[in-house]
Order: sequence, then C-alpha cells, then structure tokens
Amino acid sequence: MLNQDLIPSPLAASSDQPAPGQSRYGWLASGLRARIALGEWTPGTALPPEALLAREQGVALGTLRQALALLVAEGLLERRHGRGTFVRAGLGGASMLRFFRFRHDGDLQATPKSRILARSVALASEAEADALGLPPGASILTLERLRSLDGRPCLLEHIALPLPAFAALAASDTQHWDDLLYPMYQRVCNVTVHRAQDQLSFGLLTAEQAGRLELEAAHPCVQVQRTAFDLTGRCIELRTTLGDAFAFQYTAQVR
Amino acid sequence: MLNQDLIPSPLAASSDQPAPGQSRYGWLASGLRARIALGEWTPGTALPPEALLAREQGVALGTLRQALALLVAEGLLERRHGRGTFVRAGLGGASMLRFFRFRHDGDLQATPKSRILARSVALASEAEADALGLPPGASILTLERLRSLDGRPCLLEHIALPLPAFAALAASDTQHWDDLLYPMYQRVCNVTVHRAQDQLSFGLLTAEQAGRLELEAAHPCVQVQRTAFDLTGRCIELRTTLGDAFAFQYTAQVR
DNA sequence: CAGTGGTCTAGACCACCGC
DNA sequence: CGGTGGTCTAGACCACTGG
Repeated sequence: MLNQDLIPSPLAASSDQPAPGQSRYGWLASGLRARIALGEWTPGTALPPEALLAREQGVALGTLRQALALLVAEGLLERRHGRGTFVRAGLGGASMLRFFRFRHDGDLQATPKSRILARSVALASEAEADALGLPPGASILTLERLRSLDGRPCLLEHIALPLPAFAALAASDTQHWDDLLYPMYQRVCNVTVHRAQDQLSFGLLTAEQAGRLELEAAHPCVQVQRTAFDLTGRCIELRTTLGDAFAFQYTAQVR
Repeated sequence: MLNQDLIPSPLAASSDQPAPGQSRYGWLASGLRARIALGEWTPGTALPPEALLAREQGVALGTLRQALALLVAEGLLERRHGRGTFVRAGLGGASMLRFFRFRHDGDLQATPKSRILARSVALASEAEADALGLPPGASILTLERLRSLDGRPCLLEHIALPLPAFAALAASDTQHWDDLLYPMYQRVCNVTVHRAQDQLSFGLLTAEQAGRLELEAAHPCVQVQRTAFDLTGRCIELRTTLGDAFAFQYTAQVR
C-alpha cells in the first residue's frame, strides 16, 4: 500500500488519472471521499452497488472493492452483507462516558441529562483559533455544560465552536437542547462529527468547578481535552470535560 | 467476512477442510496461526513467499493473501514490500511510559532503570489463578519492581507470573536483569508477549507505596492493571503499575 | 425472488529490495 | 538482476437480506 493512499486530502483534486505513484484504488477512494464530503451521499444513505460503481469508474470489481475497503477502514463507510454500502452516521455523542463508570442504578449506558450553564460569543484565543483553523481574533461560540445522572452532576464541560458554522446555536433556546450534542450539530447546523481525539490528563478541581460538580475544592479530577473533526477533516469542536478521577476507568489495548 | 474468521482459536484443530460456514482464507489463517504458535517460524523470521505458500495449500494467490491480511491485522505478521512476510517480534516493553510524561532532560523516550525490590514464590489468589489459567492453589512468581528515570523513582510495579513457564526467573540473580522485562521473558523463558490489555484507574498511594516512589502518603496515583498474552492467547503476566497521577497523560482516538 | 456484498480463481504486470 | 510483495483484471459462484 502506497503512502499517498492514506492521506485523506480534503477534497482531493479529482483529475481523470491517478497521480503518478498513486495506486488506482487510492485515487478512486479519494474521489469517493470527496463526493461523500460534498454531500452527494448523506450519512445513513447507501452508495450505488459496487458492480455499478465499478462500471461507472471503468475499473475491475476487485479494484473498486479495495477503494471501498480503505474508506471502511477510515470509518467513512460501513458495508452490510446483502444490504449495501452505507455512509456512516456521525459519532453518537455519549462517548465521553467510556472514560467513567458512574453507577446509575445498574444501568451503565444511560445518557446523562445535559444543562447549559452559560453560552456566549467570545474572541477565540490564539490556541483556539489555530486549532479551529480560524483567523486570529475570530469569534467563537463557547458553552459551559453540566451533565448529570440521576440528578447527580458528573461531568463539567467547556465547549468552543467555530462561528459562522454554528451560528444557529447562538440563538436557539438552550432549555430545549438535546442531551446529546453531536446529533444536534448534525440536525441544526448540518455538521457531522466524524472523528475525535481525546487527550487525558489529571488535575485538581478549582473551587468553582468543584461547586458545579458537588465535590470539594481540590478534589482530584480527570480532564479530557477533545478535538473533533468533520468529514473533510476540519476541526469543528474543542471540548474540555472534567470528571471525578475516582470514577475514571478506561481500558486500552496494546497491539 | 464471517465471524469465525476473527476468533483466534488457540491452536485450531487443522482438519483438511474449512469448517462448514467458515471461509477458506479464515481456515488458512488458523492453520498458519497454529504453525507460528508452534514455533515453525520464530519471531523475526520470514515465511515462505506467498506464491509458494499458495501452491503448497492448493489455493489461489488472492485467497492466501486474504489469510495473511487477517494475521497482519492481528499483529502476528508484518509484510515488507520486496522483502518478505515476517513473524513479528513480541512487544518491546517500554509501553508503560505511553501513559506518562516524565520529563527526562528532554529525552522523552528513554528506558527507565529497573530494580527488583522483592521476588518470591507464592500461592496464586483465586483471581490470579483464574486469570492466568492455573488450577486453584497453584504457585506463581511475584515481583516488586521499581523503575526510575535519572535516579528518580517513577513507577512501582507488582508482577505475577505463572510458574512452570517462568521458573528460570525464580533462580537467576535479579541484580543482572534487564531494564525491559518482555525481551528478557523471550530470551530466558522463551515466552513471547504478543498482546496486552491495560485497565486504567485512579487512587491514592498507601504510605508504603508512597515511600517507594518518594511521594507523600495519600498522593493521587494512576493504577494500570495489565493482562498480557502470548502468541497462543494464553495469559502469561498480570501486572499492576502505580505512578504519580500528575504525570499522567494519554491520547485516545475516537473512531 | 431479485439484489446486494463476500469469496475464490488464474492469470498479467508493476514496484520495491538487496546483491 | 532475481525474488519479493502490491496492483489490477474479468470472470464464476456463494451467502445474506428484504420484500
């Protein structure tokens, strides 16, 4: 497999020939990736059958299948035997809980209730603008959010969103927001969260944070710094989540 | 892809036919997996070329390649264009540091020095015997180990090893042990650590643990509970590692 | 049942590696 | 240069899904 195949160049310029040194299936994948990102097939819908796609692209079936396999490995597509090839829906949103085990009367996978404590339009810091790919001094939407299980607060979040894209969220009534933000991003702002990176570290709660979480000041906490990306690879959310360190639990595989 | 293909059945009974419902390449992979586990090709050595293997198995090249792809995905094989298909060496061993950022005068990837604080042959607890696949009341080898960077202790470990297999370590002089255990397991006991699972949580150090790590009693710590497996999927090490929670850092990908 | 993806074949040719 | 894995083809047939 050639290296170029793995670089998900945002909206690769689709010439009618693979770039020299690039495999044909890598080039096919780039083309399909671009068409998905442009919305030709929206999340949840099916692509044309592989036989048709192969004919349309003037390529053997096996070659097209290699291209699809790349996109499946990227998490962009999902194939279901006997049904079709589907564009994957974005991330669910409850994924923050995979780092914690809050016992919810036996139900470990319940969705926490969400409450927006604060919302404001602010100037992006240099780091925020850089991460979000915005010009220095651009405006962003920031949120403070508390998530609770059984009425007990468990996660405190600070969220930064780039502003032309998420303008619809600056106006709507936060009382009626969903408990899961990512499906709401999709519905209200037409933004699909496709991939994220979580950086974990440890610290102590400030008095204010501790108050929100109903813990004591300087209580140990885990900090999850998330960077989320859309289908084109653009960063579309910065999120910092704080939770009780003693509720933390995570399993990692080695090789 | 059928489900059965993904179950790495330990030393699958190689009949001369794929089980009904099992794909041919899944069956080929099982056979190769067994031959690797039995030591027909040792870590680091090359398998016969795919063309030869395919002829030997009486199968088309593409089918054999699918089988090899499975084993590559499992981490058992590594293919190098123009060179061959190689059995992967076991895990290195420095992988505990991926959870921490201990600043070592700029050098972030240095190998910590290892010192064995205690070694003894003990009766396995019920949980240990169960995890290691030993009969209740079996003997195990336990180690207490301190790892240091620049003379500063940073990680405290408790290690449990099943005993017939690791008997060679019960006798040798711990003064001369390597800083990395896994390569030593390989060299001295002929045990390859192929896969591991790390479970992270937070706690507070006991006074004794804190003393070892030159921290204060009740200092926050990360606890990494590792379960390590050999090529056949047998559990061959239980390890608990403690480190300063404030040095914790880990990055996880979502999808 | 028709339509989808999954498996398998038998071959040709290309790209990389080390001598 | 010879030997390796990587790409690509053009087909046949199987297995799963849903109406």
